[in-house]
Amino acid sequence: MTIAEVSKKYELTPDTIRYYEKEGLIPKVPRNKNGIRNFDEESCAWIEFIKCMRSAGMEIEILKKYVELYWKGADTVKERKELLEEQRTRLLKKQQDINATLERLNYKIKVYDEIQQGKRKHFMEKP
Amino acid sequence: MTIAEVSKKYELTPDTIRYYEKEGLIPKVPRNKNGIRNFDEESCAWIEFIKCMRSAGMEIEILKKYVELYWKGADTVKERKELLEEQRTRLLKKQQDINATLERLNYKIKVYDEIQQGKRKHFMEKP
DNA sequence: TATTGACTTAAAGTTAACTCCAAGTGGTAT
DNA sequence: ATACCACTTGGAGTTAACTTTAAGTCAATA
Repeated sequence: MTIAEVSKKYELTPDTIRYYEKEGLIPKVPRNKNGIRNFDEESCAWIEFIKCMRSAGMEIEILKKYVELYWKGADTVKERKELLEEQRTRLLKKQQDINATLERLNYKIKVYDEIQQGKRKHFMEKP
Repeated sequence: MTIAEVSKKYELTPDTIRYYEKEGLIPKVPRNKNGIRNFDEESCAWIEFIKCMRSAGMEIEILKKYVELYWKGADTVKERKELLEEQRTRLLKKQQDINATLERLNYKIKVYDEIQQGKRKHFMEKP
């Protein structure tokens, strides 16, 4: 698979994919004789994994650390598990923040609805 | 309330609070005769609101837009409601991304647990 | 009176995560 | 053969959201 194909498949720009490789988030992608990347299953699996983690806002540095530990092998299982648990904690916190904000947005939208329908006075609205 | 007190209350640095004011996320804070900020209820309410929205990752520019509309008054109710609805949609998407990532993290952590307990071979693990 | 400490400002600096650019290579279509 | 196109690189540029810095004001304390 060429970088253009992978780019389309995962909706990441070629630049972003090359950046991920340069940063070590993806193992070195195989090349043809002209030095052009030829993505295999493993490369794609990593891209998909990184994309998922990034979509939740996990930091590049953390992912780099995880990938580094992964390549060190069996000795790092404990450390990797701890890293993932820490990230899970972070995401659970983030989820709560978003939930709280969503509730607030829902309330405000409801209030605006009532104002629009004349059920409520505009000047009674607060930040 | 001084900026130091507000800073402690909302766990935002004084610099961040001044930055928010400069950017127009908070209405102009009242000052004493020496030009020192004296935060009133309204200022605090705005800070609290902005903090909540920011904690969910809502952008400064969007919040600036919302605040601007707010000060324009009743004419902008429809536009404000639409803005908030758009942000709600964004947050719902983000929530889904985080949920998907959390599920994946849970699975991986479980796998690492099983490896640690010798129930699973390390080399069978994938990205 | 001198200094301490909390406040003020405008403007420059930082960080993360891309994103773009310029210059170059090689395979293919006209 | 020549032009085109997708790819390559290192490195510079961008953006958001702060964060730091330098220089200054004022009230209270030693």
